Amino acid sequence: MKFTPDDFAKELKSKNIRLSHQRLKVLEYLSEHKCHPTVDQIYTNLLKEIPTLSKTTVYSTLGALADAGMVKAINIEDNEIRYDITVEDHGHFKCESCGAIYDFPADMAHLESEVLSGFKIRDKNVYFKGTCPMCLANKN
Amino acid sequence: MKFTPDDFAKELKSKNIRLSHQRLKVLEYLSEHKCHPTVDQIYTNLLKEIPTLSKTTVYSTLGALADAGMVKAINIEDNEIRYDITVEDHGHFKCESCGAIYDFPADMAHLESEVLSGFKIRDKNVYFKGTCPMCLANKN
DNA sequence: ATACAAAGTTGTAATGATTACAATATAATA
DNA sequence: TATTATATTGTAATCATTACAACTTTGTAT
Repeated sequence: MKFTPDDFAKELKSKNIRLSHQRLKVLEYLSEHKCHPTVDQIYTNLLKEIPTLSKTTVYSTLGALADAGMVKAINIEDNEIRYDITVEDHGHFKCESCGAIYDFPADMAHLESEVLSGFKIRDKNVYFKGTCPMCLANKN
Repeated sequence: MKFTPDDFAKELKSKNIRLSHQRLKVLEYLSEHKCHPTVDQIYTNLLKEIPTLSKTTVYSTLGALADAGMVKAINIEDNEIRYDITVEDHGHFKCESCGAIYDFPADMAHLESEVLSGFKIRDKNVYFKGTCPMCLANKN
């Protein structure tokens, strides 16, 4: 709940992205659902508010927002893209039992090896997988 | 060329994975091509040696080898799985210009946050994207 | 306010990687 | 060598994502 629609509108304008109802709603959804939703989850939920919404729009909107650096695509699974409105560097942990994705602080700067000197780094991702404490407890 | 077919055979046996010509060839291919090939690349190239090879076999073989920890799946792109025979922790950098994937040392232990205490971590991935030195040079 | 051009949205159809499945073949074991 | 479990194969299905053309909306200048 950090942002109001007005904040989003200003940020879109500052990045030269046109304002549209759909884009605002996608941003609003992501800011209210920081559980790293899939494209389909975003689409299905917004459909209740925007009955004419097309999934193509959701894809293109998320692509445009990601290009502008306003959201971040998460490819922790190979069969679906998820999106995160938190663009500051952090790691993602996916519980293979319940499917939940957890954020954790990750010192990305520390990862930069001298092997990458001369490389232009545009995007950094840290993905861990395993079992979360809740699922570990349920097994016993 | 670190491994001979015999080495692979022993490792498969020790992990209770049945020996097959296809599995040995997939392992051999990965050990000779450390460029992180896609499933399709592995399939297409092995087809020359094994004309009856099925892509389903390549998928199931890679899945079994990955489950056994003998190879590692790389999901740096959302539209294709790549495989790496180097299973020791390291980071991957994908050049968005030429598509090449580079390895780099990554201190994964340093990434473990206290936020993840109580989590069972089974798999760690570090994916960077950007432009490699060669492509940066070619732009000028 | 109105009109225009550029860009966004929509719906449908195509793409392409991955998986499901049933028949056949092979590997491990007795 | 026979038996049984498992692997391989080929085809068809699945499903996320993209391509595309028609229509709508936005931003801007008149």
